[in-house]
Amino acid sequence: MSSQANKGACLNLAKETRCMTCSLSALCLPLSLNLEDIDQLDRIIKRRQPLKKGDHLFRQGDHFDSVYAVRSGSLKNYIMTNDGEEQITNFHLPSELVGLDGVDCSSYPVSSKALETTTVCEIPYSRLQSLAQELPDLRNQIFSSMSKEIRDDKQMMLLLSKKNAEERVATFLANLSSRFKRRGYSPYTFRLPMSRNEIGNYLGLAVETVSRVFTRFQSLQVIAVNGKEVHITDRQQLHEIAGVTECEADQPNKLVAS
Amino acid sequence: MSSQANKGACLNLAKETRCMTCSLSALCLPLSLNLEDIDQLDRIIKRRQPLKKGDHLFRQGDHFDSVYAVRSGSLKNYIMTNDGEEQITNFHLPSELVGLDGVDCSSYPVSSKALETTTVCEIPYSRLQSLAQELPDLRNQIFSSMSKEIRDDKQMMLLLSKKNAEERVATFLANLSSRFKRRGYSPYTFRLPMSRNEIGNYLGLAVETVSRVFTRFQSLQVIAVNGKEVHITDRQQLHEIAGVTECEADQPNKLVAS
DNA sequence: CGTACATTTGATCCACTTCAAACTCGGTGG
DNA sequence: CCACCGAGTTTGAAGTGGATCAAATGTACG
Repeated sequence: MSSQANKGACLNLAKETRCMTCSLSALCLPLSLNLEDIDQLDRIIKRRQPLKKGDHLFRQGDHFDSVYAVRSGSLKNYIMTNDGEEQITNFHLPSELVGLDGVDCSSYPVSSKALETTTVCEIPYSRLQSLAQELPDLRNQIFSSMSKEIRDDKQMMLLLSKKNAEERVATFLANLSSRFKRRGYSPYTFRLPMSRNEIGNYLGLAVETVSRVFTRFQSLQVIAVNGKEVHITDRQQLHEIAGVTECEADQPNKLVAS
Repeated sequence: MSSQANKGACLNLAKETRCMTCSLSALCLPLSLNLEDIDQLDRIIKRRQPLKKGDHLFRQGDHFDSVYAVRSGSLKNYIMTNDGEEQITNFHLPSELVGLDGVDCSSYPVSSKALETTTVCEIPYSRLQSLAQELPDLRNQIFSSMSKEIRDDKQMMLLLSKKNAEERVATFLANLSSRFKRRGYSPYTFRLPMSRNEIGNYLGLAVETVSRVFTRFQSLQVIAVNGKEVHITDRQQLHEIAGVTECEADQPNKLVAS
């Protein structure tokens, strides 16, 4: 449960104190607020101590007061079924916003837990809200993130109700791949931050099924897996199995023009 | 395809020209904007000709320019799978907002089609956006609607990945029931605006399975069905099957305090 | 280095799908 | 007014993808 304390790299990131110079700003602030705006946003953001693996960022029912941007590491969001099982609703990688689904509640509707050592920026919502009034770009940015989440959720509903096991896993890997790519990492080789169990939970499949699909994909020469290390050998075919055309998969979140 | 033109009741509703006197305002504007604010919102809203059954309100890919509030009738939203099937992502009843998931796109990410003769209020987004800058309550109202949609989607993901056929159908009926109740109609007796096929599509089940569950529920004395007319005989048990406690089911969308 | 946990692999089972056919009902035209 | 039609719905029978159960192997960590 409780694991080793930290890593040098993460602590260094945590010391980063300005949005303007943050290497993730182009992702986390895609609307490119002007310098003055970024400066204002900067002042309301709190840096937090890194979370250790298994720590909660917040729990379902906690008082909602902040949204978060992941700086390093990764998180899983999940809700509880009435019989006590967890249902993972999302994984969050660096530069992604977490907690927006709490906005109209007094409490978070999901729990968020670190999959590994993780650092986040905390953005107190009350201050973000008043700032959003003054900065139209920032307001749109928030709308944008929320509506992207809604669109992603619809795709997830499609996956869960229409796709078979292979299509689900392929879609999952293709999606992770493009998220890594977007952050400037290789879309071909990456490390899964979550367990097979968590993948299965997220995709609505049993662990065994996930494992079997992984091995099937390996024998088809689509991927090569070694524990949590994944190498995508045949990206084209992966996308074909996922049932998505190449361009769709790599689309970053689009920005509103008007 | 093309069906009988209209009904008197719908046309009367369509003639309603003020948000302030609209019988749905308490639902569609739950934050109770003050009179002056409502007046401003009122000016930007366009009333539209009623949609006939099968008409599209908008299509996936259409240029995004407005969000809509349903006044009467009902809509289904759906996305297309890459092999041309439709996946229904939502049904919309009167007082509910439609189209918010398009906000950060230049085009709607889903299609929206009338299940019966339907009237809507059109709210041009560009004007809503500028109005939102002046009216914090309105802005929160929009955030609120979006984050409610996100939370509902998470619940749907849970349903699709963890619940069996009976739990899915029970959840669906209980949900419809509370939405009718919220609008002041009986939560016990109502008419399904969608076909069995559409229910199955939405719930990730085959038509035949939906039909079988309906008959099973009837023999259990939980519901009585006659075509599209549904009467809930044992609400308590329906909620038990759905795996939800009574209070959860009736919860209206919560409002942010801060 | 050993214990606990994660992953893989194999064998069996079952809830739901699929295929097939009967039935219902609203509409339509003779 | 009624026979007919077609879409929607129900019911039955058979098939299957993935779940579940069980056990072996691999791996991380104290």
